[in-house]
Amino acid sequence: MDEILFALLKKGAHVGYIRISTSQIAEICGMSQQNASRRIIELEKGEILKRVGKDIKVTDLGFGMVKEEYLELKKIFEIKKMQLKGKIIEGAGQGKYYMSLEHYKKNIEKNFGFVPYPGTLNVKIRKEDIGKRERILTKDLIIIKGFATKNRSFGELFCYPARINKINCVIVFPLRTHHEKDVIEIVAKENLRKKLKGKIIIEVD
Amino acid sequence: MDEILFALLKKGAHVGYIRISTSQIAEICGMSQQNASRRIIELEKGEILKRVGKDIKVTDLGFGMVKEEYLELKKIFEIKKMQLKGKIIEGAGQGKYYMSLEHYKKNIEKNFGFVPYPGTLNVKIRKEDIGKRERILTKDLIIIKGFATKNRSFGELFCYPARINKINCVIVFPLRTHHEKDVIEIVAKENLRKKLKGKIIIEVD
DNA sequence: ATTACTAAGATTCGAGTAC
DNA sequence: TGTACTCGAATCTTAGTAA
Repeated sequence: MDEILFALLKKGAHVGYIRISTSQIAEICGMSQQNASRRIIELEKGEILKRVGKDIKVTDLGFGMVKEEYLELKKIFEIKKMQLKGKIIEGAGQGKYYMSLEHYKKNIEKNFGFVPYPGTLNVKIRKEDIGKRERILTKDLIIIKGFATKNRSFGELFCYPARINKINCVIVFPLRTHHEKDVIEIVAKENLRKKLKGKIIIEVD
Repeated sequence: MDEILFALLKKGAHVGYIRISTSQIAEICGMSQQNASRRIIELEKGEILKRVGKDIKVTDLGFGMVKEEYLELKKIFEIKKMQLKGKIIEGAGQGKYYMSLEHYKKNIEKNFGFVPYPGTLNVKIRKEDIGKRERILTKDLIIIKGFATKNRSFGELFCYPARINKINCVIVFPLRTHHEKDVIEIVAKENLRKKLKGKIIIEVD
């Protein structure tokens, strides 16, 4: 997709005019100001964008075009229910820290209806299911926003409702921290580590 | 997004190898066979695609790249019900002026079933919800067209039905005037400023 | 500060064609 | 049938600069 259009949509230029200079757009898209200017003129000619003074917006036509592409992508990514198998491993303890923070506890409760047990269960996914882990990210999700204290900031949490050995749970992907590609972090109401043993089956709709 | 990659994903080349010729790809993408061939070689070099004999698939890297773009688009198109927290601040008085104009009063009533109190409530959104403010703009909305007198013209109003501390209200985004990025303007039947105190919770579906 | 023109350089493309 | 090379043309991008 056109990178300028994409950048403008991220800024919310599909609903109202936003004020942004060609240099700023160039910066975001990693191109020269001159090129950004030229391409915006092109997009304007094609009625993808509209400018009024220093303000710019994406037209309905432009929005519709991106939406079409989005719907195609959605078809590709919205795969049906899946199962991942694996086993419990020891975590680094960072999940426990996160789940002890009031912000995350509160938001998990608000969105999923339970106060999370202060700890996360780390499940190492078997080799053949590693690809599926990536695809979880394309499912319906709830994003818990990050927050900041004066000392540090905490990132977004991507949350996916799921079941682990038939128990309702939430798969959490902390956005900032980098995880092993074969490990999934689970949050639930109860202490899963005590309750679960041996083979683990995670189901995502 | 790369159109060849897109075409291959549509064919399911992320699930397993598919058999497709460069001419077929060229046909789908509206380009020459030679160009399709060259670009596939490039994608292969970048480990976006992998070929074995006449079969081709999209690698995890390639799939991941598209997935990232998809997730960005998903944020733009499909953010569900949300809550924004903040507190009441003093407005510039311009909202009051707008809401005293017959045109806007009439159209608010027509679309939302109440005559607005002649004034708007300005809510300063807490830091971590500022991103959500942008995303309100992607929700279903009613646009009240602008109008002009011989002296001046009045811009469009983007209106989003919402609730403020459980009271039905309308979030209004005046298009022309530029607002602080952390302030939301609210219109309701009653004088909200008198009724509400302390912490404010705005809900948008 | 901006935006956007021109000219030149860089990249991408399609036609012809070999294998 | 296929794929993929060369090469000239078309397109896109950047630098310099005017307004």
